[in-house]
Amino acid sequence: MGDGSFQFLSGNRTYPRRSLHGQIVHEMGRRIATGDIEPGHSLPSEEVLCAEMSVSRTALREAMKVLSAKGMIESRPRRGITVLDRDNWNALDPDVLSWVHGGRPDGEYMHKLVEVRRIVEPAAAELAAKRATDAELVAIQDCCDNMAKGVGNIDLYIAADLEFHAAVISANHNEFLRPVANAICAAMLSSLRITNPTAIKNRYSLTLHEAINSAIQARDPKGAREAMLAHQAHMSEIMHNVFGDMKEQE
Amino acid sequence: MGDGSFQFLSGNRTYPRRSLHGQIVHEMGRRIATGDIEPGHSLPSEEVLCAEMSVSRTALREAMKVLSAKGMIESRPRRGITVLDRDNWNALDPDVLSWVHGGRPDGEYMHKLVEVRRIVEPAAAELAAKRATDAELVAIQDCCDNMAKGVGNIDLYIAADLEFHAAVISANHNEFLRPVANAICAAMLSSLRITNPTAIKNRYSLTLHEAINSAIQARDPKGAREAMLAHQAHMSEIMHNVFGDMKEQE
DNA sequence: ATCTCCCATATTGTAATACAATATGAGCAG
DNA sequence: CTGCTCATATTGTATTACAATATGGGAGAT
Repeated sequence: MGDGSFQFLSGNRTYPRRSLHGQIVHEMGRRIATGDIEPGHSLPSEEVLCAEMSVSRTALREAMKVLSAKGMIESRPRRGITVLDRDNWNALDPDVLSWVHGGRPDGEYMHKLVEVRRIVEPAAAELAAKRATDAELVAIQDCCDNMAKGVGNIDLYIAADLEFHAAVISANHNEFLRPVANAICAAMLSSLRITNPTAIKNRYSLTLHEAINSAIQARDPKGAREAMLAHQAHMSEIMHNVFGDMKEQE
Repeated sequence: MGDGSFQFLSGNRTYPRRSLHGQIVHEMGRRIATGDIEPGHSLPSEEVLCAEMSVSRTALREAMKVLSAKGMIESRPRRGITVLDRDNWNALDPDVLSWVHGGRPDGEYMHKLVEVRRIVEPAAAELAAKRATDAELVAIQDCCDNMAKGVGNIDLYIAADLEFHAAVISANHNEFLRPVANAICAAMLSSLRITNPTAIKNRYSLTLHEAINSAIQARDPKGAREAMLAHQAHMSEIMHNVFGDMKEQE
């Protein structure tokens, strides 16, 4: 432990790019997610796609099976490959998440993300204070320490930040919550690069994380919840400054 | 609308079984999920698997790609196919969910499910009261009506119940929340067949749903939250009676 | 003219084979 | 004992052939 090995981020596994069909998966996934092909519409036939990309049907089909497994397409004989409605997409899949929100997080996107975090994370902090094992307490502490160490190194700081939040939710021992945490982290990754340069300056962010950590270490559920709420309030403020009005639809 | 067409359940799409590789997907997925092969352990080589199942490598490999896309296995040259740690599994994927919790929901499982619902649904009800479009209000109302109609028909009742909860979360217009709702519904399906025969008798369940609906229709966020909390308290009570002590780790 | 049914056909699904790429672990050199 | 090389087993890709399936048009009946 404490080696910065990113143990909790392991859940954010994305489909490997090393193989040819893996590259096709990411390329086509991105195209579909960006709206290049509208839901309900059909893709070219396998034969045409193979020709366009200069790959064999084997590689192409294996790639399509991956996208199909994520609920983005459906392939039927004679009908061809059709893009499914976004409701069917496995939206918390790390790959889908990265394709849909690849690059440019806008205000609306950030607002929705914050909304989910506000719902889930206070409860998660509370549960973590109740249930974390000794090993998990150590892991959470380590993340906090790494954040402190990483004040000068933005990448290290972000990684530790992500791990901290993932570790807290992971300590809930609830398999239904974990994927949500993974998704939050994956989505945070793109946003932190924008907001953290601001957060890292005043060091207040670090203090807030340490407050959460302290409460959890002391097994103080209410305190953990309160500290998490304070942290989120601070995050919201920063985001408000960075992204401007996020159209709170109250 | 109001035709009981299950529009909100569409997100619970599972991988089609009609093809040969589709059948392999579900067979192997089930085997892995039930712990037939331990995480970290290797599957037999493709050649052996093909022989065992009497299928071509083509079909087998396409099936493996699907499981790989869901984060359950990883396949590397020379190393073979290894089962990944459960942390990597896409736990909110409808297929994974059905394989992991196929059939026998135990007390611990139900407890975790209730826990997530307690965290997410009150907030969801509140947001739905704020943001639901007119069409969504109608849809929620329809679900409620269908439940009332289905008092004598357990299947219709369950379907309407599921749709109601899905519709409420769907009305939040938050893409990060929707998959959670889908998962909750998929998981609820197995549990409702056990608990609903109890719930349907006293009709109190129906009254509680109608209270949530009324608050949302009246665009009363606080009321919606309170009504949802009351509903969940009732559900917890029923489950407690059905499953016995669920080891609340307070 | 309209409808029904059947069939030709285009497209995906499965099979079989061959070879390329890759990581493993044994064997050898130091 | 250590580090390197290389044969080898296993997955990855390509190619070809054929089977299964749904579409849409055309023949035939009403």
